[in-house]
Amino acid sequence: LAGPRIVATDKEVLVDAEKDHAGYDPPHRLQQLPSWLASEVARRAHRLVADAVAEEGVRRPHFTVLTALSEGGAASQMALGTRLAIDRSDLNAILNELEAAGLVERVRDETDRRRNLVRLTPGGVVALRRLDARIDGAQDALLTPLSATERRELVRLLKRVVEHHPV
Amino acid sequence: LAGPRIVATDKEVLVDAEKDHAGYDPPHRLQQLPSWLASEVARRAHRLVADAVAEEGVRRPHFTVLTALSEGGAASQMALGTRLAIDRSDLNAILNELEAAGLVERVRDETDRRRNLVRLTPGGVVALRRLDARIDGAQDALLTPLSATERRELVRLLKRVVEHHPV
DNA sequence: CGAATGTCAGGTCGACTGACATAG
DNA sequence: CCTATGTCAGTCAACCTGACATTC
Repeated sequence: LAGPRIVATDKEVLVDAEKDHAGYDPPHRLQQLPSWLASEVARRAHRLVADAVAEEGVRRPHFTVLTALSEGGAASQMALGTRLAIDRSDLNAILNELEAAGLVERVRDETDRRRNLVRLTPGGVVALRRLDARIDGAQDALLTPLSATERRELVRLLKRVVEHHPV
Repeated sequence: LAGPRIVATDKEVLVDAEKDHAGYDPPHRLQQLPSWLASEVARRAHRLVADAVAEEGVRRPHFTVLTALSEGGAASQMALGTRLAIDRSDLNAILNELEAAGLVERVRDETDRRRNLVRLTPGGVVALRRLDARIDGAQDALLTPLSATERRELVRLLKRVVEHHPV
């Protein structure tokens, strides 16, 4: 009997005896679909980012909210939600957790007593600084295969797509 | 009293009386984060694609599986799962639905009776053709703001990132 | 009064984990 | 005996819907 035949592919050398469990190898059709590629990249990005922020005890949307507060200052929950396209309901849960962790505080807006003004605490500022470092590390890990120019180009193109689709 | 002051921004003209509910306006920090941009694009893509395939009565992963079967021929569930990086458990549920809809069929692999060989039915082939058209429409909607060259470049960059991160 | 805000309950979808029976 | 495969139950995060009390 002839031994298992070795066949060369573009990515690796594999055994062809039974072409089973050949590993991750998505259909070419999908590999050319922007929507599929975006989802796959987002999947990788999510894993990296989630792991990164988990080391500070929060999840991804918490980082998003902290960043918005840091950049835009105190805001009502409604304003925060529309700025970030996060649902009122989810945002409320996120703020509960951030408040319990002492990273933000809610104070009643006396000019409109329906509203809570949400703002960073000093602890929140410190936590965000640590988060920022970890987030930057995750970006690097995600974009390893791209040159600096390619990274800028990717960001430019993605930003255009995001800006074109309101909410 | 002076009337509400009009102030010009880079995207629109808005009233500054109360700078509340100014609409979707994510922090600049996030707008430069590749991971955040990828997630936002994936969010848009998911909405468009989910709506598109829903008109044929399926969800996104169903399309993925049908495509893999069409391109790679019949395969065991395990092989399908690893090729697409879909969990065995989830894939099983997807196949149950596809089989109930008559788009795929499972036959016992007699050379290894632990395995099911999954293959497209004629109905599945037809359904996939209709899905393909809708999917292409969704890509167009997603990439409206980009030129043909930019679309190719975006696909190239995303593909590189995906290929670099195994599973 | 109607509209906006925050809050709560619940529901779906996708990603993932662990257990288990059957077959290799 | 140990592993691989398919199946089932259940968790979790993100996203979304609807209802409700308070305040404007």
